[in-house]
Amino acid sequence: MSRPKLQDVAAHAGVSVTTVSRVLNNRGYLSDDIRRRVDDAVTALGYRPNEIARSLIGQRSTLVGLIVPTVADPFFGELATHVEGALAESGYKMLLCDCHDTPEREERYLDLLQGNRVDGIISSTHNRDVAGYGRADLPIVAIDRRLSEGIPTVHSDNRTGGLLAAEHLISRGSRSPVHITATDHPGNARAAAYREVMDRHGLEPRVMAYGYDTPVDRRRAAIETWLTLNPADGVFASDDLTALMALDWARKTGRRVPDDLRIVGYDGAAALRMAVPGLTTVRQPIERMAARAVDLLRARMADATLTEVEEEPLPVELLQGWTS
Amino acid sequence: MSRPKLQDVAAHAGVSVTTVSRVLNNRGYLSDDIRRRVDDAVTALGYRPNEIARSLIGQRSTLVGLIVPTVADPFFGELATHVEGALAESGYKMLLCDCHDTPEREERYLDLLQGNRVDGIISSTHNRDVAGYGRADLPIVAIDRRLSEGIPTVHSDNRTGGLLAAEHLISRGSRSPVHITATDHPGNARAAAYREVMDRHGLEPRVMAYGYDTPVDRRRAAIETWLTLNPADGVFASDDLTALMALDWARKTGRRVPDDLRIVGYDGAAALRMAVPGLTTVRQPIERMAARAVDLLRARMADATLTEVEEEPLPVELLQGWTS
DNA sequence: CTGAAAGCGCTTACAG
DNA sequence: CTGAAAGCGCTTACAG
Repeated sequence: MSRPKLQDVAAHAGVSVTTVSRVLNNRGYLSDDIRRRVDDAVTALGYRPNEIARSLIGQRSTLVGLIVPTVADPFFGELATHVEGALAESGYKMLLCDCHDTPEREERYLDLLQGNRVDGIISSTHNRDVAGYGRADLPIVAIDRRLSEGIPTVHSDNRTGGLLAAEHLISRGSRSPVHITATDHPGNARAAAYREVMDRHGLEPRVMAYGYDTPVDRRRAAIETWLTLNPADGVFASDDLTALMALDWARKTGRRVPDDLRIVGYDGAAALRMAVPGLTTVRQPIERMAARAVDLLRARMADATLTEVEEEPLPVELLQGWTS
Repeated sequence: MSRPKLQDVAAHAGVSVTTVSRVLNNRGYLSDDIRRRVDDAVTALGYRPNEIARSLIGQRSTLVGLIVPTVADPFFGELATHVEGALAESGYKMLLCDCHDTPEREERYLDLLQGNRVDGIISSTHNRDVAGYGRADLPIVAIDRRLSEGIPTVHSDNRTGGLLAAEHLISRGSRSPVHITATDHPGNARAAAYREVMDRHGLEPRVMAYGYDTPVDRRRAAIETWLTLNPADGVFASDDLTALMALDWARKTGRRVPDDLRIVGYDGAAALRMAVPGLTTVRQPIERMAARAVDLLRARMADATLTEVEEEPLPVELLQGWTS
């Protein structure tokens, strides 16, 4: 026999489907006898309610979509873990939409999620100008990115992170630290903070932007070329992987770290901290960001009229290792 | 107006719901005129079919559950990315079940997935003895782990990986390499291969097992203590993160790598290769493993009677860096 | 305290 | 070529 349904349980227990449904959902008054008979039938048949049917009736799927560039990146992997954990605690399941670092998929996923009637979406990608978000009429929360009017963004304190990193490099004796980042657009608070600190110290800011869509090996090559052609005694990278590229370049070219080159990364994902505990980095509170995003989303799923969008940034922290 | 449904489209186009459904699914003969009217109504209303209702009818959800220890681990993050990608290509969505490294959740997820009527499950966890898998009557594929009778397992060539690593260490001059692994049970093909090589060379095998459930900092402490008390001139770690712990210990205690201590890891996840390209490691074909798992699952979803379980192991590869 | 009936949003034989 | 009706597996007013 294939999967038993409510009807089978009802037949087995000798009651109506209504009654079985009531026992299952613990709704209304049921005699102990009935309750027991239904429970017995459920275990005898190995019955499990069809959540799809329930979703259709309840007009909610208890499903949330998470859109990320790729969970192969330790930062987003850690973010996904914590988003999933917070959702599970609240009784939600998570559909993982991994864009594989290609922007085109994002729009498609946005559509797919709505077709699947997810109750909400959490999105954290690099891509700008994905239209869909503005048109979607379901609760959405962004992490570290402005998606559209009216969509709240959870983020950590990028300005303070940038200030901490730049000041730290200078305090460790760097006089010509470079900032390496993906894109140097106006909204980049870390780059702005770096420039602010450099100005304050009367130093010349230099920002090297490699571009988000650059393949990893091309990024490495670009960074190595830049460092070779442009003397620098410090690197403030906007993510840990990039910082580690600089570290590897230093080893290959015989630079001493931190004496010749001080290196500071960004993010502080646990896996990378475990791999290279010596890297100085600015740690983002990834778990708190995930929890905050889920909280915000839950609030909006419960009350669609919520509109405040401004979020207090979450605190970051500089962790010093031997690279600086 | 809330989400439009088929009825609304039908009314807008002046046809029956049957006809709209036909146009949407491109089924049967439709006049061009009707087709156009329906298409117009769909765009005018911004209609998107409710996939939940479709699932209920079709008796398939096009949903697959992926169970992993945690995607915060770069190996499983990369695995999850590729599983998701392969599933998406075949029109499946993926529910991510992240066990957060705690075994109890696995059984619960197994239940939850069945309640949600996923079409299949791919599981890759460390836990042994999770009952549910044997009882579940839906297609399941395991990655790198025997789950239960009749469930096929995709794995890479652990024996060859172990042989490669051990032989490599010895060829690089190591005479007392230790194997560090999570658990040293009989089915551990990498440990067995290590012992085989050591025997062949007349060397004394030593296996240090730290236990899966050991918290990361305790693992690090245990490894450092072991290395400090037991002289070794080589380390073959069963995963890259553990290998990097040995590398960090060497740096802290002034050992030269590879002269005093040769280090070989295992897995070769891209993120970690990017972070520490110099680490010698045995690379598992993560993407191929994911693709194979999805292929196997699709075959079983299409034909539930499939039973062959033996899978040819996928090839591994030794990547040499400066740590050996 | 329990059941018959309607309905969630679709698809699919079956008629016409 | 198009439509009325039944049904996917549940829940929930509404009766009794």
